[in-house]
Amino acid sequence: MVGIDEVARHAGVSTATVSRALSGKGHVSPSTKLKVEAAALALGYVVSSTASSLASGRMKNIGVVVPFLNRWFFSNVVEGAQKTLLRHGYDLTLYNLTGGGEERRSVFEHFLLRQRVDAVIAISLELTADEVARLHALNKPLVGVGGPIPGVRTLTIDDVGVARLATEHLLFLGHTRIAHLGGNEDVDRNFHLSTNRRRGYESALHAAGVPLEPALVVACDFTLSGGYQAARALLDRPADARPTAIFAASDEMAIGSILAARDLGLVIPRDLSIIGVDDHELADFFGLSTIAQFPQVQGKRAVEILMDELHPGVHDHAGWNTPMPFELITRVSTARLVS
Amino acid sequence: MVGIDEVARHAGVSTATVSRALSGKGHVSPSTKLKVEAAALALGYVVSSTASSLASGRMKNIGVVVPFLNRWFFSNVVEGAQKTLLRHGYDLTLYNLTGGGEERRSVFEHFLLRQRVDAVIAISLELTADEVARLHALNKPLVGVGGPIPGVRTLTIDDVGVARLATEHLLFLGHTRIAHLGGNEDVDRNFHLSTNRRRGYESALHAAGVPLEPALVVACDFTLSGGYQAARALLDRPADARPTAIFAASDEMAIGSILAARDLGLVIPRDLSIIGVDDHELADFFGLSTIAQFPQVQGKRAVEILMDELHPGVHDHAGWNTPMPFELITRVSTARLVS
DNA sequence: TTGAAAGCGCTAACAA
DNA sequence: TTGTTAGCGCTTTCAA
Repeated sequence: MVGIDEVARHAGVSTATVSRALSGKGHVSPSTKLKVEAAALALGYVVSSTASSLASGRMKNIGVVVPFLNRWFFSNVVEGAQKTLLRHGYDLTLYNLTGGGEERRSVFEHFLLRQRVDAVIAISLELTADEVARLHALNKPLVGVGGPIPGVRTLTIDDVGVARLATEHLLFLGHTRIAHLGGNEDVDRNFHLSTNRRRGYESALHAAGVPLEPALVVACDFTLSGGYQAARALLDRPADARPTAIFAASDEMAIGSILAARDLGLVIPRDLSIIGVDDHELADFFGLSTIAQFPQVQGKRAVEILMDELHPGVHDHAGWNTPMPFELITRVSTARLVS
Repeated sequence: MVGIDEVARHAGVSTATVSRALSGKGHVSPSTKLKVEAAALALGYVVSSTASSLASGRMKNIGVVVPFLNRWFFSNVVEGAQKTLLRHGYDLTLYNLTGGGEERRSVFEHFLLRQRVDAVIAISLELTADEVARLHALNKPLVGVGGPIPGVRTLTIDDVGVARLATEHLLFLGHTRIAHLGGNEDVDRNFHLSTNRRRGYESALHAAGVPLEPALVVACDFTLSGGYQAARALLDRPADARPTAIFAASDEMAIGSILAARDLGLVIPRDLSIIGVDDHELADFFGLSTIAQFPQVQGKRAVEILMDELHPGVHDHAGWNTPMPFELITRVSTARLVS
């Protein structure tokens, strides 16, 4: 293991100068900087991150806390965050907070707090006030993605707006019997996501003067299977008692609906228009119209915010406070109502 | 930040004893151990991982290198590894090696080698001989998951065996016109996975005395869409020219085949049996028979191997050299051939 | 079984 | 702009 003093000797300078030259902090003359870099390269020197961290207090490491990894949204946020961190010279340490209670406390105590991370990104995870307070006390920046954490800056799309946009798209196409598949309040621990999307749906209907039909609002799992079952029940009735369109709160549910409609002999979009939310990778295959959100961008943005906080005035991610983007993507699952 | 000396004072012992008591290494009398633990708890002491690492040379951190994260297999392996590492008191640092060339070198130089990890798990990633050699030179244990890396212990299911089992299942049901959807050699950079599965298919046919029909072996993307297109082309012909069964090398492809068959008006399993590989989360919904593999178990096993190597004789994961398990799961997509 | 003390390899005052 | 030097907080010989 070649150390800093070896490089210093090789370059004919002090270790301090090597440190400054290689880290970019502090003033070093261009010529010595070159010498040092050459020496480091020649010797194959790389700083010991532990020694550096111990001396400086910086870990160059961000903790990312997720409830799951094997879901479209989470893995994409993580991927976006990882790529961005790499560019900033940071590592990403992953913590799975699937289990509750003890496991969760353990993660907090022995990992996050063990000075292993400079900051934390919490993805769709409701941190307790205590957990937030402890991070705060340790002066660890924290940013949430995918759902509001009380008292913490959180990146999320405007769920109400997303739902309104989707519903407006259907209204615009002439639909008025529009069903909504979403979570119920019970399942709404995911940050009122489902509640907000239902609200957006209701608000769009209301604005259009379309009366809300409670029977057309169905709670179900946010999965393909959940969407299938809900849609199947909703659609298995005579044409005049059926909705002409469905707004599903996620693409997976929407795809489930498509499959249910097919099984009932309905043709999309002739007999039924369907729109989802996400722009999941399967959406394209199924020709699903959807409101795209961009989880990789959300992960990236979260990192940029933290970098701003960790290195004030260095990176200029001006406007990071902008809301997260979303966008209507029309494919072939929605069409003008003919009647 | 409460440090070790504060705990030492509180417990009336030396810092050395605190270190020993808390780490479990070295002999400490039960009574002092209790005292120390009480003091640490009372003060809310947690070791500084950097100081500990610098002094001991151990990072308590494993690097996991993946090509993607948003794919069923990868995210599940990572999740399995993470949970297991947590239990061993280790962190998991995630490296995405999506990009090639420069980005890849950068990861290796500045992250993996910067003494940040004690060992590396490479998931379905072909490391170059040079990369392997450098890790070896640094004495970093390395284990692969999901595909053989030359000269490195790698956990993987027996792809030939898996394919043979799937094919035998179809043969057992009386099928002889069995098509195979898999990768072609071009796409076979994923460790001959597709080649091996094709070989298993061929070997099962051969053993059953069923002649191989090259026209029934179709190369395609390992995706739902790839499977759909391939199956569509394969099935769009008169019944007597059609295969009666398909063995797809992945569940996603198999599900694509199911959808293609449906679109062509075929009824599964009456007109066509389909079997996949993986036991992907969607397999159940589609009633897909499959050969299940267990990526979480593979991640877990990889960690156990590394722990054995890092702490010889401490953990007894006897038999970690056993092959990775797989298992036939019959659902409703396969049935006896009636003719 | 315990304590004293010498590092681990680097960074950041401070001084020159 | 560069060098000197005192830590960063812990682990681990070595000695008792």
